[in-house]
Amino acid sequence: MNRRELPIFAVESEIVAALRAPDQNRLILEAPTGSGKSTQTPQILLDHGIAGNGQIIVLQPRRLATRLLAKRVAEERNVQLGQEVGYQIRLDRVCTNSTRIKFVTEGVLLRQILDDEKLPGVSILIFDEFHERHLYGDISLGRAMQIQQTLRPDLKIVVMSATLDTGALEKYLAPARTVSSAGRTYPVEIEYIKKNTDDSPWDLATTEFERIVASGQEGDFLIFMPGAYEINRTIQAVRNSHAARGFTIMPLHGELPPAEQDRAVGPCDQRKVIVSTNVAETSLTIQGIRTVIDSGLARMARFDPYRGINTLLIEKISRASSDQRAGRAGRTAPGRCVRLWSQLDHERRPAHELPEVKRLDLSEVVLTLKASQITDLRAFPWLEMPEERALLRAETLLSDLGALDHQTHITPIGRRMLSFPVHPRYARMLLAADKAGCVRPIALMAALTQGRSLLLRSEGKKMDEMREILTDGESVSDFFVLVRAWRYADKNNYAPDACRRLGIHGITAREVGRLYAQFLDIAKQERLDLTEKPASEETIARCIVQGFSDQLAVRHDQGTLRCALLHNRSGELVRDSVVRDARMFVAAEVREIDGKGDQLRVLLSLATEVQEPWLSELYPDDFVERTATVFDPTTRRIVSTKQVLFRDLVLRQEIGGQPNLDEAARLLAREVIEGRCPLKNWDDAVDQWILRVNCLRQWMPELGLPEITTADRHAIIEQICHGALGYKDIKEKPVWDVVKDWLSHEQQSWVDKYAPERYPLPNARKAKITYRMDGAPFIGAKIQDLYGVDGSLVIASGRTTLVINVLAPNMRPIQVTQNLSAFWKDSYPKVKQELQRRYPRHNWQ
DNA sequence: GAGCACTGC
Repeated sequence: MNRRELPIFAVESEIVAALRAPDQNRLILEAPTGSGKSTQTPQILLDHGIAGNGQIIVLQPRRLATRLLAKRVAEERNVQLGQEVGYQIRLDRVCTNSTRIKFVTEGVLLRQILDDEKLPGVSILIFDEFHERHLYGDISLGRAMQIQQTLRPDLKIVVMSATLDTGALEKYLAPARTVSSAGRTYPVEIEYIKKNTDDSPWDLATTEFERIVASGQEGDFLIFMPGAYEINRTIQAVRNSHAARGFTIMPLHGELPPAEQDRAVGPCDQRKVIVSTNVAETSLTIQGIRTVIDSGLARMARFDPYRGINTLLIEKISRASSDQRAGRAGRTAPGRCVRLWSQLDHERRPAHELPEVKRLDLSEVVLTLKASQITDLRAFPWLEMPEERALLRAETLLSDLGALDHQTHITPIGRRMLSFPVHPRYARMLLAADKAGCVRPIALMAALTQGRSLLLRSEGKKMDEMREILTDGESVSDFFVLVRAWRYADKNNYAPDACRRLGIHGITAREVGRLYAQFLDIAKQERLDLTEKPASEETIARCIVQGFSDQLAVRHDQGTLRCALLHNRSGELVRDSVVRDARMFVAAEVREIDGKGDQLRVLLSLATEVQEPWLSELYPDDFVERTATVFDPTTRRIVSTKQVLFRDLVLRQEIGGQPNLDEAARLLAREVIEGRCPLKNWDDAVDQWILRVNCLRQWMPELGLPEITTADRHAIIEQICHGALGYKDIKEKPVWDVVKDWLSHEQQSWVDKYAPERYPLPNARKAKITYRMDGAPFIGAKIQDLYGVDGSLVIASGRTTLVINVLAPNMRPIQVTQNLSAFWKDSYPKVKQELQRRYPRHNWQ
């Protein structure tokens, strides 16, 4: 096909006109997949002389796309890659000074801006796939805007986006022109399931797969699932289906060995069912897909700035993301997409995913901005302002690492840290390693934590054997397991077979090697001490501590993997950690995931054992000693302890001395309130009593009853607990006296009179009244008990009418009413006719 | 279910 037939050329003159004049320097280009925007826009600008003599930089979110686009454009222009058209990604630079169109990844541009913010030689910056809203893309655009407004008014900025929602962007970039182009894809017919169900996504997907196969649909299937576990369940379920005959069913996710990924993406003799994670949403294109079945779920990374914990939880995807997934069915021919959620659910989902700037740990970009004299982060032109809490969290961490002064200005250490393209924690470890004489091993460890996990984890038994080999001998850190694995891979030249045998991801190992070399290069430039000398595991472990002292964990109960973390957090150590016998360690990874059922689990991994003396040497001012009264959960008793704390984490404690009784009551009350130590005598009647008081207070304000708030309730429980030193002392303790004492005797008599526990009925039965916070109190009464009652039942001097649940002899509700007259007149005759037949032995009047 | 989506310097 002639490239000039691509849809983007329909707007060629508009693009050129938008940027032609010297004072027109911002363009938003809205063009969907298949429009040719990524390959053609830079060429259009170059060929019309918009770039003058300067360079056009095209920003891409992914390395693979960066390389392939550059190659494509070079071919189209008949030039050698690296001359007129080139690219640069991490560790791979194919361009020269004469390169006019340069494709780069987001991190490369951010580094380039950091090196020289005047961006010499660059005339146009094109931000491609900007709707993905990656962190570095957002920051680079903000910096580019600042630079254009100050140093480089001639710099032209083009933002390309595939989605129609450009409103916020237009405002941000104003004054800017917006140009829209059509795409070239086939229509995809979208179906929803009727109603959300509790069925598992794999069962739902299998049912829909069977239905669509039965309808005679042609072509291959792509099923989206949130992760490897769900993918495996889906594959099992589909394989067991009769409809799977003639299909090859394959998983696709990032952790799969490359050969298996290629197999899923490549051609196949049979029809295919590919069950995939989000890799297939943006990063990979698969030919021949005609049907998409979408679970509507994805594992989403977020950083919780309140706890300083990374979470990876299964969430519903946005509408934009589900459209992107559906689009995968329309690349080669018209397709269809089944969404495993209801249309109602769909309408309630957010339009877009939250951008990364609102979701991720900001410490690295904050340090980058501080290095560019942006001391006031709140004044930076954010497209979307991050949460204040996330900024504060980043500033605090950077201060703790010594990179910021008073949380504001970058320090010389901070500047040196920034020369290493890693998270500031690892950069700080490298500087610590310089002093300790172990830069090489720490650089390797930093390299090992970037990107994909080095060790494959999905092969069960084989994994255990592999671990045995890798964890051979004493070790104080899980980092050393990774180091051993990498050294093995390196020694074997990353040979795939050798790597696979030990469960090592060969490609990742090779990548780690390149990163390691890069870090050593930088270390050399920064004049770090690189002399090869033997460093003990302890020396290295001390450096690791300096990157993660805020993630110190202590195990008070050696029998479990549960740990207390600094800053009132808790978690569990992963079970294959080599430090599983250690009492104290730092975790380089703290991650919250979905556990069984609805439970969340905080997993601590990549742990390094810590000795208390190291902490006293490194952080002498962070130790506190105090005596405290605490609740011991194993004996359920209150004890007095002498504690030693590191910051706010109790490292050890000794029992002894007299507990403080007020403190004891407070602690016991907390156990009661949180349900761990229930009071036998605190039953429903007590809760009803409190509700009766609170309700009556509203109905008859003239009585001047006090409100019993949640805080009062806690105070009552605390009072019950007073004087006790253990659960044994309070378990059977009477509670009524204390509860009732909250009111005077007179007030108590009002409550009994106006908000009684029971309501007397004509046949001498007393119906129990149930009070509630939101709505009128109600009783339940059988028809027979209501004979002789007409109209309404009232309490509180007639201010409140009871709701009556009229019950059949089998206690099933027949009617809910506040007025029996209507019931007797309208409904009763019919009800009676029916019930009398079923319950002839009852009295019917 | 034993423990985890995807990128990027």
